[in-house]
Amino acid sequence: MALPRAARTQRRTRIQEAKEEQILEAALEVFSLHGFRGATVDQIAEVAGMSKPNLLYYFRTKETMHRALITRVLDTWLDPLREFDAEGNPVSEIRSYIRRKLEMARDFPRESRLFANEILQGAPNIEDELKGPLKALVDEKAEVIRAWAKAGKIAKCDPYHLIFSIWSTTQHYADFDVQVRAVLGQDQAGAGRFEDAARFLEQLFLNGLHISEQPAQASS
Amino acid sequence: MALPRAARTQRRTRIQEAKEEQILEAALEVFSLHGFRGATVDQIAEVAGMSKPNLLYYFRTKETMHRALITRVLDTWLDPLREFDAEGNPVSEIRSYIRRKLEMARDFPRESRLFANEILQGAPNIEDELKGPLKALVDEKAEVIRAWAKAGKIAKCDPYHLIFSIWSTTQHYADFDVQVRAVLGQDQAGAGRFEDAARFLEQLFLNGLHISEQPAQASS
DNA sequence: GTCTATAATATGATAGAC
DNA sequence: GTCTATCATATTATAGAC
Repeated sequence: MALPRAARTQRRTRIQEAKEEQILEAALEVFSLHGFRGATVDQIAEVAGMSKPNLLYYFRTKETMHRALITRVLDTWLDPLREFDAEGNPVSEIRSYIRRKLEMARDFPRESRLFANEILQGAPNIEDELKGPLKALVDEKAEVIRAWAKAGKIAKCDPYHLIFSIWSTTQHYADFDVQVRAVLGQDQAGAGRFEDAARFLEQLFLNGLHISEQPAQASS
Repeated sequence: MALPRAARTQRRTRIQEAKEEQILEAALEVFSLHGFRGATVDQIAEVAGMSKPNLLYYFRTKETMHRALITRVLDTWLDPLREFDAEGNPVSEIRSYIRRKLEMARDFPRESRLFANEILQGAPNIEDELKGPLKALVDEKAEVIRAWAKAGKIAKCDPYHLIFSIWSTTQHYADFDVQVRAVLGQDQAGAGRFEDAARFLEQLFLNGLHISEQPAQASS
């Protein structure tokens, strides 16, 4: 009943897809915590609840698994930026971008850490994707921000560094979660920290860009 | 001529210290790029320019090396925050804190990545230090910020999240350097990117906290 | 498709000569 | 102190039975 491997890439049964999902779920858990080299197939198999040879039947190598995960995560990871709308209102666009990124950090911390591990270790597997699709998307959105600034809708600022700062501040709550919890202590480290972070970041970025929901006082 | 190991921790010759430095320098290079589990003693020995047994004569285990590095880095890593002065002017204190952190990201990216790797992978070796000395220092400085806000010198904001956002935005340029370079492209990714980042972050934080060097217009 | 067994290699650490 | 040789184990991956 085994399909030849070539065919499996074309059409897979539901069971096969479910197994592959199960494996990738486990792989995400392990890779996100230990990085590529630190993760072992043994661990992944154990988390996935199957034997190592069985796992390797679905993904021939550790690298195949990692590549599949990285590709998928990189794609969905950029969705919030794709939604960034040139026609929208700068205040609500920037605010909801921050909110979506923070929600992803809260709801998908493993994906964030997988990505962070990869970048941190020199991005050996995704350099092309960073320089290609990622750069293209950021270039496009940077142009939107620049146009807003030119039209006086937000303060003049470097749009690339604005995007970097939104990425870093929001992903911090996933990637450095252990440190955030340690510093905040048990009392403040509950789920409410995401609401606190959202409030703070909204204030920081909206004021930092001279955006105000009430029309600003004329001062010049 | 070999001193017993017990004595070496008490007093070391210059040659021994130099060797240990040489090893830690190599270890920093390798650990910062691959994390603890991903790094190999072989690699470290090669970078240090000595044989593996020779290296292991100075540091009996891989973990000893890692611990020595982490302890040292964590200590110097907090120096900029220690300099944060309650008696100083909020504008110049926050501005120079950002600048110092950004300079560290530029001049000591490996130290930043070593730390990031450790936190990202759950901080198995330094949880105590995070919950102890680090938390204590942050608590102290958060109180300073809170006092400034109470006195109306800066906008009211959550001081912990302010500190987190300064950490994350500045360290981003070390930890995610590969991504930053990929997005900026060859033209903008030169050394000048740190100046651009400094300008942007200064604007973001000083405006974001309603701090202005010129006295603000009365508007209420 | 899944298993047990195992090959092939990588890796942390040590033994013992010099 | 430094070396060569090597042990013990961990790890990726495969072979072959079922």
